[in-house]
Amino acid sequence: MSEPLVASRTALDALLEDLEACDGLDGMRLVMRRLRDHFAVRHMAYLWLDATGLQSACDTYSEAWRTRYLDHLYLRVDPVVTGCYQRFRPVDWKRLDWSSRAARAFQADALAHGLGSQGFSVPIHGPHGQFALFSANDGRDDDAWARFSAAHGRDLILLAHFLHRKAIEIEPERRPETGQALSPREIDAMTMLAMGHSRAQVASALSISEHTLRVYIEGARFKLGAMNTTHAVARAIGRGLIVV
Amino acid sequence: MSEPLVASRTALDALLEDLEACDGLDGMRLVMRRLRDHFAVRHMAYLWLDATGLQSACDTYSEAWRTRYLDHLYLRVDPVVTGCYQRFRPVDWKRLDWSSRAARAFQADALAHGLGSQGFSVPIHGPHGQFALFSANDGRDDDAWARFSAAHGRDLILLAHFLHRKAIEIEPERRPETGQALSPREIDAMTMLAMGHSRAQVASALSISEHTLRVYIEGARFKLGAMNTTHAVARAIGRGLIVV
DNA sequence: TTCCCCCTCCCCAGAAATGGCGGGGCGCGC
DNA sequence: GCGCGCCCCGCCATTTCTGGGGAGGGGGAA
Repeated sequence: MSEPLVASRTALDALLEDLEACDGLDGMRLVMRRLRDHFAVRHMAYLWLDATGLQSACDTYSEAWRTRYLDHLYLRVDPVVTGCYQRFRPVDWKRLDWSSRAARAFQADALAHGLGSQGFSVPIHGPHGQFALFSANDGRDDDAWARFSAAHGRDLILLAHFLHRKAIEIEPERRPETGQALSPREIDAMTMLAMGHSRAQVASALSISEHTLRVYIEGARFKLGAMNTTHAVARAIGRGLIVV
Repeated sequence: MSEPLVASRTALDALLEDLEACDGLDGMRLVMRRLRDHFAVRHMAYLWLDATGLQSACDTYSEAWRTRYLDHLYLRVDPVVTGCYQRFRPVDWKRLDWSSRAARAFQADALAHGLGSQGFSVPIHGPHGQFALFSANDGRDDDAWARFSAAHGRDLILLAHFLHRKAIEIEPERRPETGQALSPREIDAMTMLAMGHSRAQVASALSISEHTLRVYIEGARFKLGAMNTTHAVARAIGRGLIVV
């Protein structure tokens, strides 16, 4: 069989240790090239996404494809991105929805820029809705690709975890800000507001006057440095003070 | 040395395959006990959390501790839960914040119910703000526990991934969070509202009339099944549709 | 082409949230 | 004892949001 054998425990260990020890984005890029060679695929990519777009990236794609991807806003089109966003399990690109016209145009463009038709992507979800993707890409046929996925799927999951860990370490401004803790009643209030209840409903559910409830809401707003109730709830969720 | 050796690739494989093949929550519980025996620790637990509390659980704790945990609302107190919620990396329980009075009382109660003082937890984040925890607990001393973590940390990460995958499969009613996507303008609106701006501010920032903005907010409210703006923002964050 | 969704704009009136003022009691730590 | 944070309650006026109508242009998908 022409595919590499199942990675030995020590080979994977060595890669993970290099990844943990490497320095900055440049170090990650170096490791990424080593990963590509180790797994003998055409491309490997780690992309950290964001509401505003690409937050940080580390891949073996050509510069031409990278700029084209950004210029054409392919982030909003690429079925790999849109498909993985709501998914937990890793996925083979064949199983995604390529039916829309934009997706097919994107696919043709990708092939024209040196990508292979096969792909395997691991979604990475973090706290505060963080989302990243780790993908392997190659041109081999369906059977060979299925064997590749079966052999290396678990290694890729582990690598995805450590890649994102490294990316978080590199972007310290993304780390959660420590805030003042809310009182139990304030947490109750924020939680019920986040569930969609009005102040009157929350007050009656907590068996307190609506004015008392206001005191809690204002207290939480102040502690969270929020402009209004919606802002306070958003911050409370974002800081993990309440769970939705 | 008294700790088990690094799990061989095939032993871990066997456990993962059993996990993938097992059936329902009972099957998971069986696998959990096998994991406990395999790693030779006192307890192992997988907890899937939720706004309303515990969504599904699978652990080797005593029934007494389980009910006590729920009755005393320890979910809101347990530093393992609150600490892991904002975290991506696995964490040793010693590194969490046990300084509050409630946390110390909780710790004493846990020890009294047969838990060991050492623990290692892997946070699991999924799409739509899903959050779960996979923990190992034991009573050995600091050095032995450090060796355990170093030897098995990666296996536990992989196991956490597959446990959550199984849990998602078992709870299909969790998925029909009919992930209706928001339009770009709706995302803009929700994002800016979550940042604390008033409708007037958002409208002027987006250079649209306040009435148009209202259409977006109402559209988002409808798609998210939300009662009001605050609810809609909370859901949008919870489902990972916007980033805070 | 037709349909559907997205984007944009407008009016009105009622409901809800906010800002500011006041009051009281309980338990904890310095 | 004193201060502080937490818990609870009242009334005022103002701002903001919400719910019901209405309109038109544009672009992608079947």
